[in-house]
Amino acid sequence: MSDRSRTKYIILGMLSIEPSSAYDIMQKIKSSTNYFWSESEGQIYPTLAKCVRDELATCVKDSQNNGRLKKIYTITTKGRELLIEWLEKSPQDASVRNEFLLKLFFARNISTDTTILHLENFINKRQEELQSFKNINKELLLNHDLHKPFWLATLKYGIENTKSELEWAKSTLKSFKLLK
Amino acid sequence: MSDRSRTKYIILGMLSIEPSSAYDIMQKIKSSTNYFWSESEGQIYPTLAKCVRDELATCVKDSQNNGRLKKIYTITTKGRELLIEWLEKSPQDASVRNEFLLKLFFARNISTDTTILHLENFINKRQEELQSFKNINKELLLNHDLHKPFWLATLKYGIENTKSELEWAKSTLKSFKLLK
DNA sequence: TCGCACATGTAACGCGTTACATGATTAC
DNA sequence: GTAATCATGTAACGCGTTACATGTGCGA
Repeated sequence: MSDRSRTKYIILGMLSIEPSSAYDIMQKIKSSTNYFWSESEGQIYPTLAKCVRDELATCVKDSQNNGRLKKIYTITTKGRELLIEWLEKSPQDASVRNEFLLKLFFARNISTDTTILHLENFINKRQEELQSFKNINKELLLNHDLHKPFWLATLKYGIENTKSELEWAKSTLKSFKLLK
Repeated sequence: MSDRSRTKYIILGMLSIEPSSAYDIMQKIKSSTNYFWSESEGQIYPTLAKCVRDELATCVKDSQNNGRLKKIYTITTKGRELLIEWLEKSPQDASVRNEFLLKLFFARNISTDTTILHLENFINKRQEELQSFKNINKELLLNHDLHKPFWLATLKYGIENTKSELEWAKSTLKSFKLLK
């Protein structure tokens, strides 16, 4: 596996918490890291298979799952070592592709009304997002394992960031309405 | 060209401001949109060539550039129409890959000292970034063309976001130092 | 004369998304 | 019955990065 693939690290990270299936990992990503790191199905399944080939994880078939096939993956010592090595390295800069801001940057080419509409949609989405963060926060506060301070910290990042986006969007919306 | 390629839209957007060379476009991206949309050389040159083939832009060779070869690209009516059509469509959600947050999420696996180091580096980077935003802001305030309100708005987004990241990081750093 | 900024590109590689394909169980 | 969720995967496609290759002009 190429060293560039960061998909394997989120997989190893999730497996370092507890043994899981590919489906479990996808669910966990969607419910916990999605706002700063997402993955697609078509990436998780082949990368998990590769982790097994590279002896970073092992796989057992679980048949006690109501007859449903479920493959449970467990991290190996080698996998844990590789994960730790990566975690300790200085993180790369975040890569962002924010289509909303790009469209705003070139918005001189379209009507102010359309831009206002996009801003209003943005505000609505951020408000929904903030609500879902608050729900996750409630659940997380009940959790008491050793991951808690780290999960709270990343979640707080999401909350603060979304709040800041909301304030910016509201003030920007106001200024564009005056522009008309 | 596939409709999925968003590289062509940032190119058309930059050309909608003024005719430019590939090199110019790269410089503009680096100095103005890089914090929410970046592109690499290996993407700009072939996509520009494709824009010419698809009649979204035209190209003339500039020989008045001290003997240096420089190809100046100009957006066509078709290109401008395609750009506007895209700008008006509701923007897709931003995709983010924040390695720093991902490492923090799994930081239970490493020492608190290493995490503290990563946080301190993060704070330093954000402080530098904030300073460079402020310099761009100064320049932008002197500018008086029709793009100004949009460029100020995206820049303000960057500034507010970075400020929020800084506050979060400082408070998180404090809490991890207490944890030790 | 040495290095940096200007200026153009190509090649290799594989990452990552999207769409497709399949099928069981559960809740309404 | 039927839709949603659970659960597994593959195939196609091309996007996007990284590294390479080449050369000029300018300032220290």
